[in-house]
Amino acid sequence: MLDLAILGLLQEGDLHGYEIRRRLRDSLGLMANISFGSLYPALARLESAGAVRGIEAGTASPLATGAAMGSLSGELAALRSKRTAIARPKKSKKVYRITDAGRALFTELLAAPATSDDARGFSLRVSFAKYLTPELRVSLLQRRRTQLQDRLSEVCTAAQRNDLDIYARSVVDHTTQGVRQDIAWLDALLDAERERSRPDLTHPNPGGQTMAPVND
Amino acid sequence: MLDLAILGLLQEGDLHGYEIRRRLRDSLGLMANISFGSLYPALARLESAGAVRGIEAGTASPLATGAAMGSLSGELAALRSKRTAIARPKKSKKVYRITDAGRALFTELLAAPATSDDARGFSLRVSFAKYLTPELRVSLLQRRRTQLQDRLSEVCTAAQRNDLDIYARSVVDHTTQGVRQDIAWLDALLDAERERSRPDLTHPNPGGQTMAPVND
DNA sequence: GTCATCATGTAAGCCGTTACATGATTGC
DNA sequence: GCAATCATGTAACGGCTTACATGATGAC
Repeated sequence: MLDLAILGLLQEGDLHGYEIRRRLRDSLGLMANISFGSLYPALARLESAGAVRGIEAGTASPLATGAAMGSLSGELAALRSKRTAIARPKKSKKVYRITDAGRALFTELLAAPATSDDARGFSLRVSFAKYLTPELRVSLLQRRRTQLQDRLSEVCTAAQRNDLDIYARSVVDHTTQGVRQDIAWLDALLDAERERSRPDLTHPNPGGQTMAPVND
Repeated sequence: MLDLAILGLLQEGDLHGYEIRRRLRDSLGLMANISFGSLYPALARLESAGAVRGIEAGTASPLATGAAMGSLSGELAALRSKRTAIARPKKSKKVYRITDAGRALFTELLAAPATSDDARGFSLRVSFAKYLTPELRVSLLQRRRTQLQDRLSEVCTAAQRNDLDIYARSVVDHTTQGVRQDIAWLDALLDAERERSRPDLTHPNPGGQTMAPVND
């Protein structure tokens, strides 16, 4: 799941570890403050699996040979301009770039069936849903909907008990409400997908994103 | 956290492992389907720590010597009536009862500060909040409220970005909404606590939260 | 020069999972 | 007798955490 998040962020530009952590927190909003003890091993794993390549900032690197440098992200370019031609410091930023294999892995992870009651994993997948085909998006949403429906049955069973004290009652009711709202959210997303899949009506939508398929 | 749940259920009567799992699922509503691979080791751990004592159903046991048998739960009694005087079968139900040490541990775990963003742990604690003093209850709720307020700041930061695609946007918005509702829930619980702590006014409040002082 | 912050990493451990192995009870 | 369910356990592993160790950079 962390791998998925990392690869997703790397799809939009090269980043170093510390920055990935920051984005996980306040760009994605999910996974508040992942720990370095998870992050760096994950990056190392992904690198040795060939899904990403790390380049030591400020050195001639396997990634940035000759003219290829031009394609580096603005952030890295800025970094380069600040410390021109310092040769290989012992320890420095290590900027990661996703590879073709990484993109393939990303797609695979993104469409993979979520195991169990994984709310965070699901939200993460939706966050990156623009990279899915409409069909896979719908099936992702529907799979989750089924899970939540099951969960709702469970909590409703619990909610029907009449021997709960006020606190347990309050928890059960609040949980039920939360699950219901999650389902409503999914239904809204599914509706939007359906809307988007039949863009052939004459001016059905004067207000905005008329038939915008997946605008950024 | 599992320990807390087990001890909490055991406070209301003796249970065997399988049954504990069932109750976790559809009595508490939280922790849907905890696995046996967690549950039994946890029970063993608690037993060797002296927090619970397990009695082999259908045998003369350290718990049920002589007249003490009468205090066993209805379930166990029913079991006994079905299989009178079968001596020590190899493998049978093992019913657990909480000890004084266990009750102490329970209270300790229940009031302990929750580490990080632990929604499930918090809900579990609220479920057992009737075992807390009013003061500890309030401090539990307020600690959580502070956490959620911080979380809200984070997701609001993310929500202010305008470069999110419709899916990421939807996730962030839904997350924000969820956190807000959790906070509202806590406020309702805190109001109820305050209400309960001054039961000496003559009908002061026909409508509801009249002068609720802790609103945002 | 030193302090805060940025940045990378390792080690130990916790808390849970799946998969597997086994035995007891009940209904047909 | 056999299958389904109830019931207890073990082994291996996964993913994330905290605590620790280290180094680079920039501000003052």
